[in-house]
Amino acid sequence: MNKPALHIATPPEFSYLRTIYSHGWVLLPPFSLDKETQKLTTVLSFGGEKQIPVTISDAKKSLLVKIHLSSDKAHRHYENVKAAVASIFRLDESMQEFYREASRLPEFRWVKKMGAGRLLRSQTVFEDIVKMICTTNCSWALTQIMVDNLVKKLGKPAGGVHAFPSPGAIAACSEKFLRSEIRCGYRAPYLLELAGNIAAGKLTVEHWRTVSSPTEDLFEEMRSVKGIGPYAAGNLLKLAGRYEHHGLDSWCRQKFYEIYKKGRKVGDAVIEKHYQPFGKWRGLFFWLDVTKEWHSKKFPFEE
DNA sequence: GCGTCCAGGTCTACC
DNA sequence: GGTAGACCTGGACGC
Repeated sequence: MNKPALHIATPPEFSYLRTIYSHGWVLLPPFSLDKETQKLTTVLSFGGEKQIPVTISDAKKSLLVKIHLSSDKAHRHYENVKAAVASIFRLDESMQEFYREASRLPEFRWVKKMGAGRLLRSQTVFEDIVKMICTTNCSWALTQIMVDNLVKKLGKPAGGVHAFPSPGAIAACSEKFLRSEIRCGYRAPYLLELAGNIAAGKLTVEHWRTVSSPTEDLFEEMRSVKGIGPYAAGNLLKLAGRYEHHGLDSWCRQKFYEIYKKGRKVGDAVIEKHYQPFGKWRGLFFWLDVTKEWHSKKFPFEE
């Protein structure tokens, strides 16, 4: 029997592949990518109670979302599923101004042509924060281990897969469990504090994607969460649609040295000065600059 | 197989 | 405000 499905219209210059391959999130559960068909499966979670697996694919000018529920149950969730998928793919975010800017610059004309620039994000800000903390001070392999463990051991099962754990599920763990079973090491108290404060209603983060306060204020608000430093806050800002910070890490720095300095190391201020002319889009131009080679590969995360 | 060293952001204590 | 050291893990490397 065919699964219930819905179509979600995509904006002009939207590229499904360039969005899912915009950075490493697609490799972290609950996302699961079929590299042959390029279909993306994830588990959407609503109110911590309802978990719905969905499979998303490119349908030209729209996304096709198959819902892994029976038809009579699925139709009750259409609006929630639409909103969640639109948020994950940034469908409501206009990139027109960015593309106009990119088209003015010969070295960035490829950006509009390829539909690059939309950065994939998680269903919730909470999930993005946890994943971002799990990328700090470790290899990508360890990030994958930590997030795999979080989802498999703490996420609610749904149709043979698991959702991302709720703040309450993480807050209910002991620090020892997070260290020994999730393998998140010294990050354990940061995750506990974050999840505990959100679960207790002492901290709200979901408004970060929509709040209109100045970027520097939001940056400081992000930095006030333990475990979020300049790198993590800079990249969380990008996932909130603000691109004034670079979110520098060792990989990005190395890429910049190779592209512009023949491999010679320079200070962060030099990198920031280089992108200063790009105004409020500087962090996005920087990211696209250092990941340019990804966009010519079928599957960019393999050497 | 075992031990040692290193890379990777953030926090805290100290100057 | 700037800096040094600690945090913890997986992987690379040497023996």
